Amino acid sequence: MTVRTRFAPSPTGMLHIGGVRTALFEILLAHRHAGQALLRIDDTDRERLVPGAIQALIEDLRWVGLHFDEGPTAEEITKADGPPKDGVGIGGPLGPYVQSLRVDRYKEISEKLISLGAAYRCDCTPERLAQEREEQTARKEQVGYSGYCRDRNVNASLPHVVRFRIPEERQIILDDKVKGEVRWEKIILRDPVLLKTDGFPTYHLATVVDDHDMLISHVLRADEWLSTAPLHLLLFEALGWPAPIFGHLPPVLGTDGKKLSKRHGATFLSAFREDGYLPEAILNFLALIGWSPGEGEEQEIFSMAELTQRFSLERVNNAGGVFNYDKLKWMNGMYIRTLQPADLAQRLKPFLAAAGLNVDDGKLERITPHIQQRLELLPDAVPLVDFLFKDEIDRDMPAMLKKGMDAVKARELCRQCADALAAVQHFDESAIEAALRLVAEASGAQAGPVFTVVRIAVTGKKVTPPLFESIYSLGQEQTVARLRQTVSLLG
RNA sequence: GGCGCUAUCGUCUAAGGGUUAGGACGAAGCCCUCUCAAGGCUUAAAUACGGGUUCGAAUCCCGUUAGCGCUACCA
Repeated sequence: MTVRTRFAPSPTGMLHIGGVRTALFEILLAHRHAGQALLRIDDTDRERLVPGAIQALIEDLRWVGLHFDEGPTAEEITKADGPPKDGVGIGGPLGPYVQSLRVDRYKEISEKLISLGAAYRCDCTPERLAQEREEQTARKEQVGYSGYCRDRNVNASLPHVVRFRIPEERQIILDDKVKGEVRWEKIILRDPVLLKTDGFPTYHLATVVDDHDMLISHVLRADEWLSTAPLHLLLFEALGWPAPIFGHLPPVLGTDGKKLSKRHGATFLSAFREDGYLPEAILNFLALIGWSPGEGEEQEIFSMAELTQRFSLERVNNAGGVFNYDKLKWMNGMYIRTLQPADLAQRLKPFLAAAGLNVDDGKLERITPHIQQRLELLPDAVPLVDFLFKDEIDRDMPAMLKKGMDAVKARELCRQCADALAAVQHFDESAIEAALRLVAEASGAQAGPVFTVVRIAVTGKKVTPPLFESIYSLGQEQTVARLRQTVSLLG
């Protein structure tokens, strides 16, 4: 059997980080078994539809490095949400992959269900339903549709919905690949709506039809769908279609144990991008919420290739997991350290520019290897390198004149260092170090305090990348100028 | 309320009847060191509770408690 999975987000807003994990698992599972993962747009809720959301969804997925084997074509995206920015879609043999473009198919199946006696038309008004619910609540009954229209043979020409006839006394057993066996002795769902008055299907109908039509073998989805799984099973059964294998994924939680939301921090993928997280780190981190390699494995850093090779549904946890921002940051730092310096420099540039810095490629290239182990997030680079890209710097003089260092001594040190550095022939890290150490030694002071003076004189602050490398990156001329400027400042 | 899911350090998790209950993040300390980091070493920190089953339970079963989800013409 070919393993085929699908990620079916709703274009009702930005892509949530929990959704990213679902998408990750879909891709991991499919590719683990040399199958296909597809992207399907679930835009059946016309009221909550957000213009531009499909575009954003696809862009986010692409940025984070989640690539699907089948999905909406550029034409399909255009029809549903306007032309894609880069004009590129995904495509595939079983489209369209946008549900609003498949309404005829849902209509056809719902008619089939009606003729089979498994579904019926219902013209109950929202008011009537509300009243029913009120009465049920008052009588402390189970709330839900009464089944009033079950045998009324509502005329198809009237505005109506189509409801599924939930069979009485049916026991349902779901062999969930994550949760294990789940049983329902009786079904509490009360004749749910399949097709809405506006002609669009509800999730239940659309997902069953599409999963069948698109030859989906494994349905991986959030935990919250578990309660409605019996309906889907019943639907497959009524249609005489084999049901796919299900796996209900545990939720991604906030620190308080509730579903991750804005209150806890960034939740949309785009926010993580803006905060300076690396796609590689995000994916790796997400994989470890709800999944682990097991077998005593202690490795935690996994590439997509490794994850693909190791992933299995059996190792997916069934308890929810808290999204730990601290650990993500740590992991992001780990990934930043493995980047080629040139690559890192490129990723840094947008953030430096956003901070208003006029980036000089040569300087950035020289300093990058030295800030690499000092970053957790990309924007962390800003305060570390901004001294390189400013004409004028503010100096933290109080920090310079601490622990027995007075203005007179500091002034003399700066003067001597300026002279020494100005005299250096081959201006590189080791020559700079030699020159500065010589000055420090001659002054009779400890090297540390001397370097602090120079550090602040040249960069303005007490925390910087390593001194000699910072000076080398800045260049001889500017360094000497800044030292002399400090001399006059102290005079 | 009903139905369902879940329960190991603060957090992510390992250990699928027999371990001093392991690792990672975070925290603390030490080493290294021109600041800050990175790195190395070390420490504190957990089987929700109660019953069974068993020679033996974190692990299997039942119950309790707690948390979460669903209970829409939303997904």
